[in-house]
Amino acid sequence: MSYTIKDVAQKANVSVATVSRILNNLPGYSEKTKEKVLQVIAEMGYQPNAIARGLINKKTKTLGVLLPAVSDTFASVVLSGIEDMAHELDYSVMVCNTDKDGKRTMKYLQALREKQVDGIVFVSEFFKEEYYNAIIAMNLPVVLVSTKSQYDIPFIKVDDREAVFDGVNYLLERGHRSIGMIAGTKGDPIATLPRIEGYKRALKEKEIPVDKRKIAFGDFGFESGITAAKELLDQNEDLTAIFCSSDEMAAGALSYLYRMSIRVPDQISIIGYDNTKVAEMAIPPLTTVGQPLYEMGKSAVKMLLDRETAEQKSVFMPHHIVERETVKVIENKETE
Amino acid sequence: MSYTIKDVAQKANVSVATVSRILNNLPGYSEKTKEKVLQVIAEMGYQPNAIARGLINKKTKTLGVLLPAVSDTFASVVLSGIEDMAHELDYSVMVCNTDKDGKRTMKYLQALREKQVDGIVFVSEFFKEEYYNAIIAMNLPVVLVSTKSQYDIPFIKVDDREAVFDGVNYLLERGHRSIGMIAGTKGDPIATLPRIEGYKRALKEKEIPVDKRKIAFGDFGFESGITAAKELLDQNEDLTAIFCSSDEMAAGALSYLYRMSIRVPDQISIIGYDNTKVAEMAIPPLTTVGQPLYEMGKSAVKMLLDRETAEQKSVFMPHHIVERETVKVIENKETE
DNA sequence: TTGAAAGCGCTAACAA
DNA sequence: TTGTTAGCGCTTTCAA
Repeated sequence: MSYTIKDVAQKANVSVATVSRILNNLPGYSEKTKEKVLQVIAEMGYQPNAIARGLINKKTKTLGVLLPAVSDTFASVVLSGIEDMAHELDYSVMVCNTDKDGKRTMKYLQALREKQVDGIVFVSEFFKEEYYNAIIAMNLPVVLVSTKSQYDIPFIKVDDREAVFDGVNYLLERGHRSIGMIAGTKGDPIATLPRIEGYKRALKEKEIPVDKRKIAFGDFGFESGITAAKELLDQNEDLTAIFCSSDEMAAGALSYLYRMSIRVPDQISIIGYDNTKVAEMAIPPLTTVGQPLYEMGKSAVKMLLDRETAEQKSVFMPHHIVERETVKVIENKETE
Repeated sequence: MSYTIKDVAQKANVSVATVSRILNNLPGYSEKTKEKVLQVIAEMGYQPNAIARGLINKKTKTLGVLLPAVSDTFASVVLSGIEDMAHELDYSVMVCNTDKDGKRTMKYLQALREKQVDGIVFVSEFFKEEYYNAIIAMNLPVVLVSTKSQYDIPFIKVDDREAVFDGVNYLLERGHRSIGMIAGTKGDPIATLPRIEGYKRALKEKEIPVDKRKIAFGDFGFESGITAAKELLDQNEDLTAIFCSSDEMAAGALSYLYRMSIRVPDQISIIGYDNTKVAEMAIPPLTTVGQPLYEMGKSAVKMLLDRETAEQKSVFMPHHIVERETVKVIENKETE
């Protein structure tokens, strides 16, 4: 058993109220008693019990974070930003691996509520109606990162449509005319549909017809990148570049091309999305559309904690193209 | 404001004690009142306050995890195992990014204590004396994962010496005689020294002299793998293989070799350590000494929570070589 | 400047 | 089978 505030009060010959005041920097004691109490505290190694505090304050100084998988390269960087900012502001974070499982997510939401977290950040997943209802019921601030919802919940994300538009345009500007796309999960209204729109719009602006066979779907993971790359290459003989909706899928594509002895970027150019560590480590180093993942995590926490004062609104974060070595410039534009 | 147990009791016309009993599956009420109360609870959407509970039980059903960085490929898989097992056992986990910073670690230790976590798992870092003292003072169960200490604290890890021995031996068996090593942080008594010993022992058993110039040091990260690979290649003309002390460093080596147009495994064989996702995604796919990272995380939680009953002892987890495509068999053993 | 005491939401001993 | 009540460790009136 640890010491309690009572023990400290006794030993210092003051009341618990006084100790509490000193602990919380409230006015109401002489410099002398303060010194005395502080000394006793140091001697005993007393640490206040945050649970007891939380019961009164109705604040636990802890946040809940829900994400599809902590070991996900993408989510873990966001988490890292969340964690850093939380630490800066003296908050702790509880991580919840939803595994993309609705039932598991609901269980976590309940646990977070029971444990009285002060806010929730929800990363990169589709935000279901039942989550919304649960969160409304708990009356807690929430912010969405890298996803959004039909409800009035603030989010922080990149403008996917614009980001992909820019990425495809980057390819276009370098002379590519036959560009494939490895998109995300089919039908995903957050991370797939808008990106496909961005892709289409970029082509249309250059008056290049959109060809369905040039779009393959994956699930953002490495393996699916391999499969999708194969599909694309089998169906299109003239492809000079592929836009991939995640760095991991790009890595998968790279892997497939390596196996097929197709040289990147000489024969095929590849561009990824996210700018995670896998882009850096890829061979060759992957050119990609970067999202400020770490910053997004940080901002989410700031926004969450600000919400108690000023009502915050959603924000779109800037994306930018990180040039590395997987995109080649095609010179002979005459063929067009 | 949410409802409290009192509200439920009032509305159901029973005492709070009865509601509490029902909530905790304790004996002492009729089936009829149970039904009634359960119905009222459902109607109100009442959720117990875990903070109030924790104050009495002295159990918060939450664990603290300290790790160097959540975005680390290695640590995040361990975290994932921890999280899954914790969830299975109805615990929550608080993550603490120590950033390898002693001061930050101490701050976290204090926060975890104040928040009354039921146990701590400490991942993959050097366990300093001050941490030990702090933890002793809090009187909390701790388990170390992928690290160990001079103190009597249970750990879960792979036997590094054996693992590296096996890895180097794997190379030896395939005819390699001039093998370089990219080791971890110089002087690290946990993850570097024993591994170098394993490397040396393997060579000695084959009566191959150990050459200092064949050992380079890194920091387990990608960039350092690049630098170390360059160093090794510059200093040794005859190298046919490199053992790397992490997959990330192996990826760095791969990257350097690619840039130098040295073919893997035709000209140089590479073997990594950890078997993280980067090994899978490498080009070519990386042969590596695998650690059961996810399982280690799971076991750590099990061990931590068992400690309240049976006193658990440290365990060495099995390692195994994952064969992929970066090691070539050298036929002409005559040259030896 | 200080202390006594109520109470946060809950559990558990004791009584009925 | 049920209720009353005393705390858990702390903050916060209110009174001195």
